[in-house]
Amino acid sequence: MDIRENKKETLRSVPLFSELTISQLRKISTVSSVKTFMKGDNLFREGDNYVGFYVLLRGLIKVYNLTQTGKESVIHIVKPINVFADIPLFEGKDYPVSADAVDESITLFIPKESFIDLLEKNPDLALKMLSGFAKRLKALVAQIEDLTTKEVVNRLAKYLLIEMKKNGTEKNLEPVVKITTPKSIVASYLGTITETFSRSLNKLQNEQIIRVKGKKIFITNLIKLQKLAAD
Amino acid sequence: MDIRENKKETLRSVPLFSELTISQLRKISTVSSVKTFMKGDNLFREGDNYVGFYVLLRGLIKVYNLTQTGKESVIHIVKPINVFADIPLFEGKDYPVSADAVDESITLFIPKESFIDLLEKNPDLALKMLSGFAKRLKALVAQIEDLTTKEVVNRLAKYLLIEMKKNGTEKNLEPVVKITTPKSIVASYLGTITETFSRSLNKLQNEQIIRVKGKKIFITNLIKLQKLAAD
DNA sequence: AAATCTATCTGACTTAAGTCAAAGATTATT
DNA sequence: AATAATCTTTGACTTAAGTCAGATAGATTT
Repeated sequence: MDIRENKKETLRSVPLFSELTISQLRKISTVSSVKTFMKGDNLFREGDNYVGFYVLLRGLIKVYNLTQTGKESVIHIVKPINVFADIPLFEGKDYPVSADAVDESITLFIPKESFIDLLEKNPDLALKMLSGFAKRLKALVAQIEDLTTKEVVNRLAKYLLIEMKKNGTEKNLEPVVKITTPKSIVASYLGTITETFSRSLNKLQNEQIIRVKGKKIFITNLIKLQKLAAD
Repeated sequence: MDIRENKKETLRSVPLFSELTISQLRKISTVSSVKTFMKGDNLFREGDNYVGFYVLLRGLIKVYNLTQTGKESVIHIVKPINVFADIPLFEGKDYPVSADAVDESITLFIPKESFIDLLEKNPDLALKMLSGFAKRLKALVAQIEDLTTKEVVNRLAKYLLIEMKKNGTEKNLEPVVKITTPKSIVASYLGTITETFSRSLNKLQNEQIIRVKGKKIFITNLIKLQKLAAD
């Protein structure tokens, strides 16, 4: 199925929009546009004037910001079918972060004004967004707790468990996590650098908790990994 | 003025509720109740069944959670006239964190069900909440960036600047920040421990950037402090 | 005021994790 | 396939910040 020819169905599959009426979907469908990006392309930069948000349909996007010294800190790794850059709809007039395509990506761009219009007329949609924001707030609070109380191996353990659950290999004899970005991106997402990330993988491997084969990480001792993740 | 006798006026002064109609305020007013807490009292604990959220009217509340090992990590220091514990309205059925009164505190408690009712009928209120959530999301993202890229002195510098702005001594010859909680709470909020916090204050003092008099911190070199905060 | 409790500070030590530099691996390009 | 470019790992070193223990200082209670 070509995304461009089936926008309404695609929109319906985005959790945020799943409960809209046909006419509401049509409205979004008419104002939104498909934008595709090549690997490495920039979608927007911190400080750019805010014009709207995106739904990632295919590919992979990193959302990050740069420190004074040019160091990059990855905030999310966006996977299909998630929404991103929606926060400035309500707060601020510029993008507060930057976003690049890590792989070739297909997005749906939804302009600010038309979406706000829709939102004002649909309390349901607003409630849906509220619960989406609430989820993210909770996740960020948890991330802050992790950053301040856990060490890199523990955060790595937790990350592996989450990714394992997402890909459904949880019940395999040997669950796998496949890293689909450069390892440096995952490292930054975990709040560390590639060297430390690499050493942490080694450590877990030496303790026979995981088995690393390039970008595939096999979980050989789930129990121990869970213990590490719990602290 | 006694808060108990003037609930509607008080509600009106809460940013979240500032644009509600009289009848909406009356509704909240009838379902909400004033709850007071002594210093050290617990409001709710992580895992408690979620029943509603609070508006802090007077006093000081710390929102925190405990790690496996019993270490406490402060997430917010809530000051009047802020709302807290509103996230689980939309996500989860339990309180995800704990809250204690740091000082004697007066709160308004708003039960979940009646508020959700109100929200469903008032897109305006939902939008207001959305922008509140958006603000907090932005702040949390910034906090994560700080935690991963900055050192404690830099985070401390930033904290001092923010507090200075809040209390309006910005334009004084020597701006002041008064710490109103035990220093351990500020330390935890900055993602560190008391010892490191103390040493960081010392460091800034030795560099003649601040002057510490017990719980009062005088800013003697604003320019340098700003430079530190910026990285 | 003395006694007790709590908060804060200081010193000595340890350690997780960062920096810098260089060597191996992958992946992409000619 | 060979070259170039990028990504990943490893080693040696440094350092920010944590731990533990003890000393001061402030509050609070008797």
